[in-house]
Amino acid sequence: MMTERTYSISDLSREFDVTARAIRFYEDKDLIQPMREGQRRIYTARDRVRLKLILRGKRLGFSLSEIKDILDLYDTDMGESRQLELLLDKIEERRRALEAHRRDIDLTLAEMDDLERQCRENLKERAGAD
DNA sequence: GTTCTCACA
DNA sequence: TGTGAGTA
Repeated sequence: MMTERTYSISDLSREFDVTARAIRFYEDKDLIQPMREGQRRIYTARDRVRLKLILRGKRLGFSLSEIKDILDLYDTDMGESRQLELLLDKIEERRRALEAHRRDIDLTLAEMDDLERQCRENLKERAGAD
C-alpha cells in the first residue's frame, strides 16, 4: 500500500519560502486545516496544493478571504464549474481594480510632469534675475 | 524544532 | 496581513 507522504510546517515553509508563522496564520484564517499528531501539524499533499494556491492568489493580489471563498468551493465541489466561475469573477474584479490603479498612477505622473516643468521654468527665471 | 499567546504596525 | 518575543 502506497501511504501518502506528509509534510511538516518547516518542510512547507522551506519549499515555498514563507515563514511557519505565516502558514499558521493562514490556518487561523481557516484557509488550511492540517491534521494533528499531538501538537504537531501534519500536512498532506492536498494541504500542500492548497498552500500553493493560497500563495498564487496572493501574488495576484487577492485577499485571504477571497482566496478562502475560492478554496472552499474546492471542498464543496458541486462540480468544478462553480469554482471556476467564481474565480473568473474574482479575476475580472481584480483586473478592474488594477486598471483603475493604473489610471490613478498615470494621473499622478502627469501632475508630476507639470510640476517639474514649472519648477524648471521658475529656476530659469531666477537665473536670469540674479 | 514546534507550539501557543500577546502585543504591535 | 502578517511579525517578534517569550514560553513550554
